[in-house]
Amino acid sequence: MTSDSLDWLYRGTHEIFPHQPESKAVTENLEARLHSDRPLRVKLGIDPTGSDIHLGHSIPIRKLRAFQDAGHTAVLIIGDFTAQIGDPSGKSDVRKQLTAAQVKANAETYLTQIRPILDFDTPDRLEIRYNSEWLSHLDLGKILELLSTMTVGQMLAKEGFAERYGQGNPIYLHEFLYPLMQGYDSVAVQADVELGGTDQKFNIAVGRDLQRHFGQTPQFGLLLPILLGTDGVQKMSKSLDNYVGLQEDALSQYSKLEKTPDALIESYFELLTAVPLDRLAENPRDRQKQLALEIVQQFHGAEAAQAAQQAALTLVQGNSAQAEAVPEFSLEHIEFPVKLFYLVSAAGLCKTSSDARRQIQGGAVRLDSDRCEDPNLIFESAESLQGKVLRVGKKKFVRLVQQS
RNA sequence: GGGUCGAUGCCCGAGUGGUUAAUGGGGGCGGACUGUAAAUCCGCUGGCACUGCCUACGCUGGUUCAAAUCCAGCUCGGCCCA
Repeated sequence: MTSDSLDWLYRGTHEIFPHQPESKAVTENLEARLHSDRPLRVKLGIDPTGSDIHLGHSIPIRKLRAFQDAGHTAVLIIGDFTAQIGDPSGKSDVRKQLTAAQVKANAETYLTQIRPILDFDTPDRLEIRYNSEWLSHLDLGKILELLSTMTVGQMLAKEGFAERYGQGNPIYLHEFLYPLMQGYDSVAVQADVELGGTDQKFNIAVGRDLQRHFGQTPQFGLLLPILLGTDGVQKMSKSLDNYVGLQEDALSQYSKLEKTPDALIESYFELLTAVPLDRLAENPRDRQKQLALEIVQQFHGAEAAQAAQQAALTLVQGNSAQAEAVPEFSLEHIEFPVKLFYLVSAAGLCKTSSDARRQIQGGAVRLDSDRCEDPNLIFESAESLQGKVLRVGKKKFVRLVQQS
């Protein structure tokens, strides 16, 4: 076993614990455990708290896939039960609780979004479990047993809690239960390894304690970095709108990724692709394109990725009329004659008609390649607009058609 | 439960009776420049099918020709006391 053959394990990995490279013991050296006689059970838990997942979430999923490809079993835990409590990790507030129905709907969309990343087909490589399966049946006795394994001091040592407590913000008791429940998941599925972001260290460690408590061999923790968003400053998240969603269309993914800040490019390659890092394009601009192409490919296939690249190129050059991937907007519900500002807002290019007026006056709006600066410009008929591309700024555009 | 301070536009934060969606910063959007980026400079940043009309300064009511600004009650939050 050479370390070269384990590139897939270490690529992008922030930390593995426990980490005793000298030890031959399967409890302390993950490499040793990897080469034991049975496939390992590798756990990744995701809480279906929203409807979209983005590239940041894909990192541990990709690592899970790497384990699958190395012959191990991916145990994907859908936290349908824990999602209703909310993980306090990295949060400065209580997370709002979701209803069972919301959670169920979210879980379904998650699975379809994850499908391109994981190996769903090879037998025995994927196990999907819902943690309500065991968590919803815990009785009070069992819960007390879990609670008795940890002290308030240990809980308060967790960064989010310490901060909130220090600032006099409330911490509800049920939040203390979250790490214990996530940890109990590891017991329930008998995990050998648990994957997670660096903010998961505490919870994964609790899993180890609980496994030990219940007589199992404790799992390893494999921590992955938290991906920075396309703004290059804060972590990728939907609420900051600096994310690239897995189910976005190819063009939209491509156009976001091709302007990834230079400082982030290498880490994006490392965490989100399998491209060898010594094979990156020289020119920074080419790198951005290479990155965008690589990633879009994973979700939409090579052909669609190429098409997106072409479309992005033509759009930028202003030849929007020639671009293929421009969404269409039907004029059938528009009453003619129509003023430009209304058309822009009706087509969804601006949120409000007032905003549309401002954008037009600011020189952001083009019809094909002509800039239009009069919001009250009147169009008499749908025929006169047929096939033209209406555009606001560089990113938003539609092709006008008479009927859909 | 008592005292006290506070609640302003996406966020922070000025304003403390009188033209005007309300200073400033951040963020966002747009324009120029560029590598489609960053940095920089400039513009915009309540709503409406808009030469005008409507809604806005926690909520409700009041005083006034006139209120984000004064008064009363309420709701929520911080701090202090119990």
